[in-house]
Amino acid sequence: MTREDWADAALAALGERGLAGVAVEPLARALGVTKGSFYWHFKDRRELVAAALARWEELAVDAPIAALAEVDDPAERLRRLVAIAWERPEHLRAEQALAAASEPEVARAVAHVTARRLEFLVQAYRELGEPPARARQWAATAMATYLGTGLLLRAAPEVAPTDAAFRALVRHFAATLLPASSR
Amino acid sequence: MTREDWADAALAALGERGLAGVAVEPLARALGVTKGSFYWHFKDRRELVAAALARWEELAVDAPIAALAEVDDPAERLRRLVAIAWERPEHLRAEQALAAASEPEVARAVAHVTARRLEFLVQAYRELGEPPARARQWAATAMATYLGTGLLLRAAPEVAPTDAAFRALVRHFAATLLPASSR
DNA sequence: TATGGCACATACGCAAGCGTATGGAACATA
DNA sequence: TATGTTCCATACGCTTGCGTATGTGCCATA
Repeated sequence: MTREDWADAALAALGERGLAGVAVEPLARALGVTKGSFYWHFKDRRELVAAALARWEELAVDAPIAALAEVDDPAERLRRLVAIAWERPEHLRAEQALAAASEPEVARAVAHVTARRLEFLVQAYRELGEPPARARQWAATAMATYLGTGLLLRAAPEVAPTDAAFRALVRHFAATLLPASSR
Repeated sequence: MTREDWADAALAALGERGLAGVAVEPLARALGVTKGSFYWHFKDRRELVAAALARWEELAVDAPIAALAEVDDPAERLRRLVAIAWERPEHLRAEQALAAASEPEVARAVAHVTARRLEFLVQAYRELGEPPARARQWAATAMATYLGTGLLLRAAPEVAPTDAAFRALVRHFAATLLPASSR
């Protein structure tokens, strides 16, 4: 039982039961240990949440940005980003639990992640020739669509009943998220 | 102190502190009364959440649909819907708290509301001449964008620093959410 | 001016989660 | 074989919120 085991379990619980579900004693039961283990690896619950947030930023921001760093064509970069972002729908679940959280520390982490993502998007849209203000609008639209998809799939799974339907929907996203001049 | 006062306070708390913030004793303190008042008007906390959800459906679904019932042109109906939906950003806050909730009863209510909204959207896109599958994709895109805007404004308020910028962003939404053939 | 009900307040027991304090098994080290 | 460290279990007190039971002021009605 390592510190990383706890952080991963916390991130999973976050996606399934929300931030309130990241509770020491229930997690301990699920992992088959007691609180004694937890308080050996962590100072308190805040530290666990912080570790889960750090893990999330790695998986959700650092990895994708690194994977797309060497794609020169901005339109192709955006298309691949769409593909990566919607690749595993289960990853979307932790997203909204975090984005909807009202705890100040979580909000700070979410704001940081969002700022990095928006920066990446604005850069791509600018390379497509969009002026700054419009590039920011396109970036905001893309972010909103992405974040909202997690909420939508939770509320209405029937909008993408099959894998094929989901992929078709993502293609539709990709089409609406590129300026007409760049398709 | 009426039942409606409690339901409104619950809905407000939902937007500010999430579903976990809809707690009887803190609400009572905020309202300047005690639990005695609450348990006079309600059986238990579940009933309060149900009342808040019902209030939400009225404000967020029944009212807009009624207001748009007599707009014959579907493109104009969608444009007005965008204007109404993003009219008061503070209303967006309760949205994602609800949509991200993991409680089954809340999920059911959210699913019901989402289904009604999607039905309304699909109908409009079909009237625009889109075939069924594409109409559903457009509807899903519009819903995702709407839901995601709440999350985005919370995570990155700087994407719409002024009222003018926010209105410009909403105009951008309206443009991307209409098929090119219907602009 | 008694009397019922209405709309609360007060006081209780209970469960769940947090954090701490301490005990103990297993293993390495000397 | 003693000793120390690691990793976890157990047991405790504390807080917060839920739901219930009961007390109480007030107002209408007769």
